[in-house]
Amino acid sequence: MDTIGFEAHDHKGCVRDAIAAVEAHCTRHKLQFTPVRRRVLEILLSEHRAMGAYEILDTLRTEGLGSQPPVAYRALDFLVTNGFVHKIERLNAFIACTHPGQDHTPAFLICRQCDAVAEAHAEPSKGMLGRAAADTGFTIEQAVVEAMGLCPQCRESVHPCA
Amino acid sequence: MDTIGFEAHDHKGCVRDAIAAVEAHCTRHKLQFTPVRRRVLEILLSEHRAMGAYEILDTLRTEGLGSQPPVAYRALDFLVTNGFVHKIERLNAFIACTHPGQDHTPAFLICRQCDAVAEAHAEPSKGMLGRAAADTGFTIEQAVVEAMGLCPQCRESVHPCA
DNA sequence: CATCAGATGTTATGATATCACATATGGAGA
DNA sequence: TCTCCATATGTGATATCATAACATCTGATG
Repeated sequence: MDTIGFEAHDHKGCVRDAIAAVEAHCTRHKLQFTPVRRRVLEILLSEHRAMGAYEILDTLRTEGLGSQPPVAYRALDFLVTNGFVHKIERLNAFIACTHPGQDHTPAFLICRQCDAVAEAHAEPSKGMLGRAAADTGFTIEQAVVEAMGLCPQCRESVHPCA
Repeated sequence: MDTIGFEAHDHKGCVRDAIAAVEAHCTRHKLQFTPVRRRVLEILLSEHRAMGAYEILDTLRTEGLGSQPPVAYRALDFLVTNGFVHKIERLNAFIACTHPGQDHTPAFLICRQCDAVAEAHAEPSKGMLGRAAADTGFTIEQAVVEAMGLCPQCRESVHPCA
């Protein structure tokens, strides 16, 4: 299954593996996985949640890795462009990809209560959206799919009657 | 068909009809369709494109209907909440709904070249997203579906070789 | 070792959105 | 009618998100 965001898991391992995967991908594609870029990805992987650019920047600042917004935004731009991090448009925030390197169209399940975000897999070219695009001659290059709602935990706490 | 955004149409008529539909809906549901709210909707309907809040505010300002951001944002909030206007997260912009009053989950086709936006219809509960949500126990309340790409016209102009 | 592309540092500013509080308006009930 | 209250609006200030512009550095390449 793709959706892993609402379950416990081996966190240290997932951070380590993701960094290794990105490192390998960068080497293979001659991309510069610089200290700032690596650190931003590490922060997002460790926190395992959607974070704003300025929140990330705060951490960088305490570590002497850059203190001005462009530093964070440039690193994020690199990571997003290469598919290692996704932007959650709805939250103006960023989250580490759960399977970096693989070509995919992410979809997100966002809890409005606790802000937890789970990454799932969308296939926008199939389904109604793809059909509508085909009908009108629109060429889809990229898609944002974000569902808002309640995660299992918060759903419980909202219904204490059970 | 739902997707009408890339084709010519009777524009005056569509503005008039939409306003009438919203007016009726507000009367039926005891909602206040005030001058500012009406004017913001008219602007969006007339322009028939995604507009930023401050761009709308500029127009209001010249008409003496309010000059501070909260005026525009409050009207937009009302219109979005009641489904008369949709927010395009990807553009931080707003667009009038093409079939107001009806309960629906909109999806958008956004041209990256000319910024034209077409509204289509999504059914997020079906398909992979709905399945992923069901699998994890996530309850979808609302969804953002936005496809970026090239509209038919811009696709032509990018490929002049044909 | 000259050059150049790409990355980073830094100042300033632009763009989007909300808070907080004052004021107005219109309907329900005393 | 008058009071109360919910809802809407006016306004100044500020929070939050993002980029422009330009200087500097560093490492690869010819």
